[in-house]
Amino acid sequence: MHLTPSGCLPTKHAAAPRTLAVKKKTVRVITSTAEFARYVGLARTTVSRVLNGQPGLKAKTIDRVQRAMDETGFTPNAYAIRLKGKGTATIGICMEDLLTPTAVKKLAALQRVFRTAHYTSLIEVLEPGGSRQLIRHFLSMRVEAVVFIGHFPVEELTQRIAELNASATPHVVIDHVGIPNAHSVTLDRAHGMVDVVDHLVDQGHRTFGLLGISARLHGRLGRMHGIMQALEKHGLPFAQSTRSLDHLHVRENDFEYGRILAASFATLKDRPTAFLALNDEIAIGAMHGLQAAGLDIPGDAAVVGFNNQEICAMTRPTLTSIDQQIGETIRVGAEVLLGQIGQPPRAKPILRTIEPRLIVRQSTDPKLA
Amino acid sequence: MHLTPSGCLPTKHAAAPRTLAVKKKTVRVITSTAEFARYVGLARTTVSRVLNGQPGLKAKTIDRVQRAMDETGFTPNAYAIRLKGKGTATIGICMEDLLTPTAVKKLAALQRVFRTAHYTSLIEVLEPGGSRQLIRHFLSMRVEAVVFIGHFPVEELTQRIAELNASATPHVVIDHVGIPNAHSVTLDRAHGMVDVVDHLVDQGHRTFGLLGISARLHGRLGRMHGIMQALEKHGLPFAQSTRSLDHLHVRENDFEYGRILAASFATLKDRPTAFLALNDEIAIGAMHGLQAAGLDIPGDAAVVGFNNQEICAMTRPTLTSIDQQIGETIRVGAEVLLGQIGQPPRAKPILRTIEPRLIVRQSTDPKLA
DNA sequence: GACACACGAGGACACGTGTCCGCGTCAAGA
DNA sequence: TCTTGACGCGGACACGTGTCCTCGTGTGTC
Repeated sequence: MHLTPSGCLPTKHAAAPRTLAVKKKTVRVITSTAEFARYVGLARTTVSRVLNGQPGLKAKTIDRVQRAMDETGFTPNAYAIRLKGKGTATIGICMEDLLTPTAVKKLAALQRVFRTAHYTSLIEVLEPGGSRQLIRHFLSMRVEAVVFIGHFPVEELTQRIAELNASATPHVVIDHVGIPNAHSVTLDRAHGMVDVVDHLVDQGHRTFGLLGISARLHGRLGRMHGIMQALEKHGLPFAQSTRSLDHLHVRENDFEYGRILAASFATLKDRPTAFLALNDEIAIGAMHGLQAAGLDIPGDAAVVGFNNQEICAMTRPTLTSIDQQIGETIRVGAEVLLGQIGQPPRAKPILRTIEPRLIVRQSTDPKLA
Repeated sequence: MHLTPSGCLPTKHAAAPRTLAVKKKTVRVITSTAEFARYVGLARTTVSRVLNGQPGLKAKTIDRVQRAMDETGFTPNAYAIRLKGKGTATIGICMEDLLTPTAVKKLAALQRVFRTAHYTSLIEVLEPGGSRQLIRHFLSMRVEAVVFIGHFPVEELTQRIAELNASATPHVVIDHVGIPNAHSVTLDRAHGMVDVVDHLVDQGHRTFGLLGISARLHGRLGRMHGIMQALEKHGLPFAQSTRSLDHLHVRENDFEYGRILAASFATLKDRPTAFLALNDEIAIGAMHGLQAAGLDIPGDAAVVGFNNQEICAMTRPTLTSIDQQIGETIRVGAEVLLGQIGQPPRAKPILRTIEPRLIVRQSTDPKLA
């Protein structure tokens, strides 16, 4: 073989080589080890052994290959490698969307964990109704496990989990309610609400406005369960102590929803003195609504958010909120997931719960103002 | 071939089939078209033709395959398909991180565009110093193009762009400064600052505090250039009209940085009446700092942020800010990128600029309060 | 009953890789 | 000069797929 290192290499089929002209110079893009080996002047098998770090090779040979790789920018075809090899070292991450800050935070943390465990993350966003196709895509890419982050239609997700189980692909569902047969890590929202109510009762509050907290039963770990449990503990009857005006308005933009709900509450004679919001955005909107009605926070009304996002420290007054403990959630989630890989499938679903943490700020505590 | 549809299919090598026990029942995971074809009772080639929608097949046959796919959950191996086929229909997206909200917004928008164009996004986060390895990974996965979102070391990125060009892989760099030879879409920050200064001068302001806006020269599109240009237009000498205290504090948490910078400014006798912040977080911190010093916003001091994030509407007062026009940025970016695919490489880099938009709110306009 | 035709079977090759194995070559040491 | 390693060569097979081709078989029609 006589090769000119300056390019213009012969190919098996002389016709139609993949070339491209850059300023009169013809640059070949090497696409296979065979072609590359010809460039280096070694046998394909020898090059392959260098690339895979096999023993019994002279340092000079290894160096020669290394140098040629830098020169040509040759990269072995991952698809061929994965086709031949056993595992793909890939984990599929199915996201509801990339716009929910807390979900993206989980994604970021998870991606970091997988990376340090030498797994590649295959991140996909689920289009409505496309879950079946998405999971098929994951399986087609032979992912070694799948993570679900966000909220999905229960029935659809249940079906997907079944399919994953059928193909012996491990999975974990992060913080989703109502998927009984799935391995999952769930935030104990009930516990969080107990902490909130305890704190507010301690501050002298006896009546509570609920902002966007739906009465839908989310089971033992749901918010409602926690609120009821805590009120009962303090001897406060639920029906008399709580009030919701959710039915009066439509939830589109959370901030605006919170503002207008608060405005409605402000007109009530027997207005609650404390407000529990579904999330931080609604809570902040509510603060604006209450303040616009001339009420002082926390003097006239206390407000509590949920998620403890960065914004909570940026409002006036700063917002008491509940921290999801995302770091811990992801740590446990990864543990559950990686623990399944290479193991026989479990008959019973793994269920782990995470305890949230109440972060008290000015919106509920006058002493902090 | 005599097959029992209930499972337990024969394999080429009878030894060590990949099985898993689920409640006494043995479930086989079908991993190849050949195996699947045997299950269906058709030839492998026939199944392949069904899967690829080739003509000349009886409806009954197609249905038989479809049914069997639902039963077994069989998915063809994407790696084998990609190995054989021409293109991978994959685009690599290189992110600085997944924690910067504006960057993630761009990612989300880009992913949507690619999806509708039938491209799969391969999202990866760049670890410091790992850019070389990351691009090799992309090339190994035979991506058809690469997008960079975020801020990267200039020299490193320049090198990567060169490598991509060498392998004839299209690219686009979203909103990055100082990469002269890269195809890029850049926000015209200068233009944005001109709008801001015009607006503030219009409101009667003549002195400006700069919060975190570095004097590093970012060229014609940089913030500083715009500020100087606008001041000159209004006959205001830059040195006398602007003031920066960035050197007094260390920037760690943006909110806190803004707060403490504002606190320092508040002690000055000849305090500026308007403040321009590097981003919304710093601006909000500054508002807190100024308010804590007893100053009224916008009465005693005006504050302007950058990015126009959702938070801007949630502060008191609401924050005037500059919108990056992310939708437009991504639209143009995708256009630049997809336009390169399948075309011969360009000699000259494509440079597109995006005009930001000033969003005026209460923090600079007393009439809106 | 003979013929045409539609459809599926199955062999073959290619894609780019990892890996095994027998063989040739070259240099060092006896 | 002969022996002995060390090391690289190159053929072979496998991975799972798409696609082309030839051949057989079944079905329907006259």
